[in-house]
Amino acid sequence: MAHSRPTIHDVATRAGVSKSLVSLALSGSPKVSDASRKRIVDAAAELGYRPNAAARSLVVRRSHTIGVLILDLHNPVFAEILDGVQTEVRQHGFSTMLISGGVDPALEQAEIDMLLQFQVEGLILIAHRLPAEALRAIAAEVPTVIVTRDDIAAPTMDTVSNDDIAGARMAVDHLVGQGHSRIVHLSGGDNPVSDARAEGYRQAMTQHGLAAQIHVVPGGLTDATGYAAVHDALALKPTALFVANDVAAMGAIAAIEYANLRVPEDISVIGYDGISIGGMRRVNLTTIAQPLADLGRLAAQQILRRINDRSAPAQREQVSATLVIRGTTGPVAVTPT
Amino acid sequence: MAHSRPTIHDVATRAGVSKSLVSLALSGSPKVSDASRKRIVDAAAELGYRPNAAARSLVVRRSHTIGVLILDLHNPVFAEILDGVQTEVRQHGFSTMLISGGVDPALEQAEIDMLLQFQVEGLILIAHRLPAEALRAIAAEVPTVIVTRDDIAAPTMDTVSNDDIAGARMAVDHLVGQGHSRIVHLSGGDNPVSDARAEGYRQAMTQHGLAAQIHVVPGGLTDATGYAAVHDALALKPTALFVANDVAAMGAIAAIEYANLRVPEDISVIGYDGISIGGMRRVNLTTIAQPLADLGRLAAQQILRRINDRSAPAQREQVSATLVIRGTTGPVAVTPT
DNA sequence: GTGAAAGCGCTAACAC
DNA sequence: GTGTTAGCGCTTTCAC
Repeated sequence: MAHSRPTIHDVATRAGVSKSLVSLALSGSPKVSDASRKRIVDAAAELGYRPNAAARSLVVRRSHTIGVLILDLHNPVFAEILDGVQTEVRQHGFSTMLISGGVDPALEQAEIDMLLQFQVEGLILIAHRLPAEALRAIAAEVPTVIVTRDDIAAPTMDTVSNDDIAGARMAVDHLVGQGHSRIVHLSGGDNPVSDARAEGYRQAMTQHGLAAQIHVVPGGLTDATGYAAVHDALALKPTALFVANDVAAMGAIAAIEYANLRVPEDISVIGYDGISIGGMRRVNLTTIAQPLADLGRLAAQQILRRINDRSAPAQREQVSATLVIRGTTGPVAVTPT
Repeated sequence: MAHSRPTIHDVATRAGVSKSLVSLALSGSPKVSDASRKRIVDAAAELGYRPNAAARSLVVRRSHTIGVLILDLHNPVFAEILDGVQTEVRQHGFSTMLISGGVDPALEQAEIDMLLQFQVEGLILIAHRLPAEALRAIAAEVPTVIVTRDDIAAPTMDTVSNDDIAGARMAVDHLVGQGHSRIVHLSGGDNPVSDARAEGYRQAMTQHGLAAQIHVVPGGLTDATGYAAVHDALALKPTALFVANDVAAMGAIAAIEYANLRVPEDISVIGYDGISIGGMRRVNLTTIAQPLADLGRLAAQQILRRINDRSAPAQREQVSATLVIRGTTGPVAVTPT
């Protein structure tokens, strides 16, 4: 096998036709005789010809590819959203190019630059960490949809998210309904989604006349940060914890049990997201479940729409979460710990 | 903002120089006067110029991109391997393009085709499902390294994997050491990795004189399949279960507890992989841990090496797993269930 | 230092 | 139906 791949030119000479005919034949044009078509297809197969997408996209000015940024591949919530994206996008003949910023926000920008250089036709950002100006600059250049966040607006940028304030309120309502009043919130740190969930917590607490009980303990969105934050939370002697997301909630439960307290007998814990692993019996996490695949599907639909009409009005779609009661929450104990 | 992006030509006219000089300046060539360089850089910035990677890769015949196939984004084991890949690859100025076949093996081939059309310089396949011929065809075309599997060999294809037979034997040894003899294996289904783990189980059982106790219950590599397989396993009245991977083990534990049996008091369970979530107290899974990030790092090193020397001899690297004893295994009960 | 010209692999008019 | 031509955006000799 030669060092360089066969080109359309090689196929043409082998089939004894011109380059353009090969191009036509391979793209299934009806204006190619059956005889030629067969010779061309055969020649291509024998040579192991594979079209060069770079060359193609250069001339047609389309890549049929959309770029997807995922904040953290380790959090299953993103894989589940991505499922929805992929399914929808493929049905429309598009492929996805995935990147993940990892821990470093600067990398996030660099990776997006790479996607743009590769001429992706659209960008789906799942829980990014970009500043508003950077985001607007990107959205001005390429159709962009933001998933899970909706704090930044731009004329050509769509969003699909969950109403985090409402979701957080549902969590508190559930806990209060179980008789809890010493409800502490383990926050997800300094980001818009976590801010909204903390805000919902405050609103609901206030509404239930528990304003004096409001305690937000700073934490994060990973299992390790959830685990670590429990120490400060327990100092407040809560009977229930509302944790910013499921993964952190699992970490929190680990720490609670490590402190020889039982969930839910001593402390109830509710998470947020609805990751599938939370449904497994050993975890059995009560949570506010977002329709994850729907989130992805909607994002894909929005990007496809905007690719077809770049000047479409900005769309800000919201999906609603539902309370899923499982085994980590229960009625408050008669004698508090 | 015009509908089409600024090109190098636009930058050139704006800076009052030729295209070639722009190209030189932007690539940091020393043979450009400081005055010109500044004018060019400014013009590029004002225009929001972004190089077109398609055009560039067309002429330099390099994409500086390597493609990565991940079998299943939901299994955290792959995210952890990917971490290692990304870290290493970035240090060498390469980017990654991620794809995931999802449930359908045919999609896997299609996605790889896309990657190749985009002229990736190498392919890292993390737990693929491709037939041997397809794999050899791919490896003949582009530098390829296979992670976690090493059942297929080809002259220009490298592999990095864990010795699954040895790992499985360690699992059985541990269980036997705890006094177990009725050890059932929940297999991961019909794939080479699972086959190797089952084989290790058989070897170790035989070696411990427990050949008569060998029972392999067909399962899969997801939590749901692990859960489902438990029914058949329990019919065999085991005191211990060796499950093909951690995720399935978590599913299995869920099912065991659902059947009102305790882990590890009634049944010990050991998994395989060493995903980080398994270390969380509530899960606390005893397992055979692979050095996941190392696996990724080594794969990246191999692909980089082969990109620089396509005819390098095939390398088949093995990393070794370690037994991590946590809370889901324990001594066999005096009176069997 | 700088510009002109050629060409990477491909598609899309436009002739014939 | 088929071939010729031009050109997508870029890099890279090669003159000057």
